Amino acid sequence: MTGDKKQERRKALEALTRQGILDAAIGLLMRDGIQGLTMDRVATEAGVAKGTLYVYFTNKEEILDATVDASFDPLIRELSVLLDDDHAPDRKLAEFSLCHLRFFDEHRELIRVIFFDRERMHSERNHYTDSRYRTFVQRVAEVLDEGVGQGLFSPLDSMKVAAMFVEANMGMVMQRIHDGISGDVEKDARQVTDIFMGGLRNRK
Amino acid sequence: MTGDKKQERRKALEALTRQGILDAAIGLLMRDGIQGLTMDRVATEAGVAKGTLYVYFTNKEEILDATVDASFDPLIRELSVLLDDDHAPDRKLAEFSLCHLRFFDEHRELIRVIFFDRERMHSERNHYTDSRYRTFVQRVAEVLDEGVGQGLFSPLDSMKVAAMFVEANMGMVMQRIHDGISGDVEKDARQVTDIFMGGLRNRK
Amino acid sequence: MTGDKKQERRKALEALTRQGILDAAIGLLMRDGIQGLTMDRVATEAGVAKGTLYVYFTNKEEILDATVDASFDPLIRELSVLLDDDHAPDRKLAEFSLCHLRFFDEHRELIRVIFFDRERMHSERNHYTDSRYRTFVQRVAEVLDEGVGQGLFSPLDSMKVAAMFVEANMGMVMQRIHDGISGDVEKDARQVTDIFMGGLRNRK
Amino acid sequence: MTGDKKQERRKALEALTRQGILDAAIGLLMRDGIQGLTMDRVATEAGVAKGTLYVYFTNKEEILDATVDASFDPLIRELSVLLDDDHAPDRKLAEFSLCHLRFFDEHRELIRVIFFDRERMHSERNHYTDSRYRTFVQRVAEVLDEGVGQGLFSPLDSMKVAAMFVEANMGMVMQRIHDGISGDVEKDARQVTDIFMGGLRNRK
DNA sequence: GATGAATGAGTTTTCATTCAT
DNA sequence: TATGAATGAAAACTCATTCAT
Repeated sequence: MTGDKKQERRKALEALTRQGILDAAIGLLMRDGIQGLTMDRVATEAGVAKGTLYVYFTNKEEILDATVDASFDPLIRELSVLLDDDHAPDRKLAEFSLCHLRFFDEHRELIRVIFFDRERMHSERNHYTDSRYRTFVQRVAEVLDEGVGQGLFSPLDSMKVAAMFVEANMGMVMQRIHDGISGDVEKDARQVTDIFMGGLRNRK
Repeated sequence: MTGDKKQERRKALEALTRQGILDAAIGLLMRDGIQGLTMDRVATEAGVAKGTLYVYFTNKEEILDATVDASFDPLIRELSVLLDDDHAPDRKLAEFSLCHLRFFDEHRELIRVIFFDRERMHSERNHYTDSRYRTFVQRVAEVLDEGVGQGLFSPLDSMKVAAMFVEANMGMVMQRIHDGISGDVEKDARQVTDIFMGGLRNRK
Repeated sequence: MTGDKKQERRKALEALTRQGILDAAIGLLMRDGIQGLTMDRVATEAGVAKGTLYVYFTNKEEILDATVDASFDPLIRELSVLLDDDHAPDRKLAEFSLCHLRFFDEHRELIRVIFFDRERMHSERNHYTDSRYRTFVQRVAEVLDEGVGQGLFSPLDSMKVAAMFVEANMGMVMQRIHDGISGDVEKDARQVTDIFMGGLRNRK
Repeated sequence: MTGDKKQERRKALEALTRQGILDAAIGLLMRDGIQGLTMDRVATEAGVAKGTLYVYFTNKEEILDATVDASFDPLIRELSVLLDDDHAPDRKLAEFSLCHLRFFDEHRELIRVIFFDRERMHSERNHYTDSRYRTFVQRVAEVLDEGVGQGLFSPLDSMKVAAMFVEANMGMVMQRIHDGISGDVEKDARQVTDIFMGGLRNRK
């Protein structure tokens, strides 16, 4: 079983290097923005040679993708779990808001990444970040449709309202960051949800 | 008085060159994004020498600032007029939405400029683009406060809701762009406003 | 005698690996040219680790040498046999042409290898490919001398004429390749030989 | 007329820089071969900054093309004049040989460039060097056809024989270089021509 | 003020080779 | 012997900026 162990250890070491590169890239992206993320600096920061970067990633693009991916993975997961739950639609949206706000309270540097990514998103190539964002809007839209089906919300163009909702949350995030994240998260999250709930409610 | 006239003409010519450079930069930014905006291309597009750019602007940064500024000037003006009017708060917000959506229907390329600018906004320097954005949120907040004062809306944290509103409009813009700007603008603008009006309405 | 057997088997295996590496290199050189021949690809193609290449060869140079060598081995052998035969000199030359043309009809990619190799040939080091080429010219020269001795050809500087003859064949090869190898091989070979025979013939 | 003079001088200076770069590249190509021709070295050798190279040439490819072009320009011109003359076909071919041999006697380093270029020639792209070579074969072919028309030569596939003739000359060049350019040029040129003349002569 | 040739630091990428396991 | 992760020197190319005219 020595072969197995060896391979295991090797795999682990590999993963470590890869993660180290990614961590360096994340740190750099957060600290200095997209302009500050050069291969040279990533290598230095990660403590490896420049060439090593190309052993683990095909090119800068791939590092960037992986970096953005890794940065948002926790949020993505949390939101996914949350939307998959079988709570009522309005509660899901409320939790969505809270989750969102909390995440950016703790990772306010990521705001920059998001907007940088959006800039790329609308360029010629179809980054999967785009698709991830769309997937999100899509899932929120499903929750909205569910709400409509249950007679909770009045009929609506779910995709458009979903996009609005997601963006409105971002607006709140930005406002909080601007204010120095002073306010109560729960309150602010409720603010977002209340408006949407109030605006969407079926008042037949 | 020939000196005066000469100077006048010179001033006019200078202004013209400056505007030409800016126009070139705007065109480039819209067409090719931030990556496509090089001093070389701006000069070529503007029909001046590279060195001339440095006669009118200290560096690239300054050109970029002025470019973003000039790009959104029409929207800014229109929204300013609109918010300064003495219509009812809810009508103002409705018009704000419509104006927003219409502007980006016709200048969808500017979306890219916005996000690029936001990326910069949160970098070390405090770009006045940022302040312009804040001014906007501020004015929307005032309209909201006005609405609260008139008993139209329930009490709210006006700055935060204003940020949400502005962003929600951007969300709708993005969704429209994604859909190929197929839908009815008026309807989509109403969608945004309805939700916020519904959500904000005072239901004492 | 187990030790002997073991060693034997090891030798055989080693030779196999070595040949596998060479085959991979040949394939790569033919398919992608000299630029496409990287140690990485050779290793991948050969199904061994990069490090293994350095077990069998000291460096890339050595692999290249061996590769070129192996590529032309079949032609070399055939031509050798042919020139060693005891046919008349003119017939030998005729067969030489035919053999040449036929080989490149079937291995037209090797033309590239030849020219790549010639470029190297005149570099500081004396590649033995060079010496092989020279050997060839040398043997053709012997055939010519034989012809002169038999009163078949007029006196001539055999080495120089031999070089011309070899190159003239290459010229025909290139022309054929350029034309898409359309024409009759036998006829083209005859063309070459006829001119040389006509030009060399003793017309006392 | 100051503007004119200024522009004139500027143009002259530009041409000078360009030529300086080309000269550096030619020197490098001859001395160190294709592998030794790096942008860095060309810049150093030419006494300009690396960036300057890209002011005058789009990329390395272009420098290489221009370099090869410039290297062979004298030979090309001479051969063109010669083939355009109204001498008899056989004399033209004789002069062609002599011209060829003499050129490479004085520029033996260029042999390397030729073979390097052929390696490129047969790569995917159609370099104009290729077309230049073909043009040459074409013109020799015309001379051959002329000879056939005058009853001087027996009927022949002129393109193929032309290619052979051109290459045979190269063979002689290489043999001379190998021998240290010891022999009499005129004699060697005659050797080439004699064989072809003898081989092509119409013996009806 | 206007020009545009020249710069050179900085960027991404490649790849032969080494060496610990 | 065989491996393959890591290296780092070297390559091509970019572009904001300067400065002599």
